Amino acid sequence: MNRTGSTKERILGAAEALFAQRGFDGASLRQLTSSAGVNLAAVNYHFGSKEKLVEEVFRRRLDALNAQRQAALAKVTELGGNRLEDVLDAFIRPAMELSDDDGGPLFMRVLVRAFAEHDDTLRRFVSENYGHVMRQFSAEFARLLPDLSKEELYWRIDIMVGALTHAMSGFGMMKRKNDVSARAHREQTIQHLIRFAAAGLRAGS
Amino acid sequence: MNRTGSTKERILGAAEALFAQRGFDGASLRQLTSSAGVNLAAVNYHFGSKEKLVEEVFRRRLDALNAQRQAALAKVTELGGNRLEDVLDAFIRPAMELSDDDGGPLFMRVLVRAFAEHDDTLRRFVSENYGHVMRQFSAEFARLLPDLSKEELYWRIDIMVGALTHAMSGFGMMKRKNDVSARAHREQTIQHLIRFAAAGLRAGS
DNA sequence: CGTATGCTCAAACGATCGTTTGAACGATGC
DNA sequence: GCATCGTTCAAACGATCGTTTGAGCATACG
Repeated sequence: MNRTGSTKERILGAAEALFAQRGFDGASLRQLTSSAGVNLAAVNYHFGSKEKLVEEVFRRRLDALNAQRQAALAKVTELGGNRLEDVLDAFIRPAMELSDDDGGPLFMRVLVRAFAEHDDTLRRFVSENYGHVMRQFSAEFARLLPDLSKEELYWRIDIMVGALTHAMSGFGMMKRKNDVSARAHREQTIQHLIRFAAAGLRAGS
Repeated sequence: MNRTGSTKERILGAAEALFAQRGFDGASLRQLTSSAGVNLAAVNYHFGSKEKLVEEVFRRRLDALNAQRQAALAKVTELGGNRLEDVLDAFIRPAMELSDDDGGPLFMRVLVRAFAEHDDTLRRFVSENYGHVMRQFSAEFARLLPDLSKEELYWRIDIMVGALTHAMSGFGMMKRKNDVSARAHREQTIQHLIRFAAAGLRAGS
């Protein structure tokens, strides 16, 4: 039972953890409020409904993720960076580092579950609110891979995003060994992802 | 309301479609039996419980998938094939072609949802019953990529499986255009996946 | 004919879900 | 002191879930 922070913050924290663990439908408001140490009715009082709570969990993390991705990409391009690996780093690292702060180690898992569950509503939500960031990265990839046709580039980006999503959500088989710190393991994952994705994007050129 | 085949077969067919669309918890037995055109109690009569039905849906498809993967791999290695692309084809094509037969276009989607939902039970089920096939492919990859350390190889296979899983489950953005047949689109997807994965596996060698 | 057997059916069971209600509490401003 | 407002609380509401029940039906066998 978490007893730190305001009622709203406790609910959001418990929701993120429980959604990642049990899914949106699998996590009941009774489990959620119990683990947050708040009354059952608090969710509907503060958020209106369970669905609004889900949206809020997403908005909070995705705003932060996209802001960091944009900042990282800006830093790369401003310095006239021409390395594909640097752009990939700007794309991957912020997502992996969501696993660091307060209680966010599970958000990428929530995201994957969400894409698997909500048939279209969430996809539209993500694409409408954060599509412009993806478009910025796509433009950068196009600049650094001028030999690829537009169609070919989109195929490869699509495949790359799939690889990253899967790895970042922790559904892969590569588990952290006990003699490797969480930070070191994350850095390893990032480097492996960048090398694999860079090679895949460059394939045959 | 489907009215062909036995009650058991109708339930299995409707279950696969509905599980892919709404998830395991999201699909109720009332929706399921209604869409199958059978009585509500038929599920518990023929399968014992909803969970047993889920297992049966998996067993049916995974048995077929792994048999086809093994056969395809055997055909490649018997001919003394040394092309990484051929091994990848043997791994990818059977999974993509699950989308072809009777009502299986959705099974890969079910699989992804399952990995996102069932925290560990299903992962263990898959790994225990079908891990040996994965190990055969891993051995073949190791043979064709002798410069990679064991650790490095496992990282890359893990990332590759993520890319394939994501693409094959149809969660990617690349949608089939209207002027492309389903068969041609699937072949395109296979070729793009093979090229990307081969390059990623070979990276830096 | 009588009676098992395999299957289907409508109806109900208890449990759990998201949500709503109305009373109680505590701080603030007059 | 008293009213106000934001918040928390226990309790209940109606809906839906997976499962069970027992009667009904057809076919096969003695």
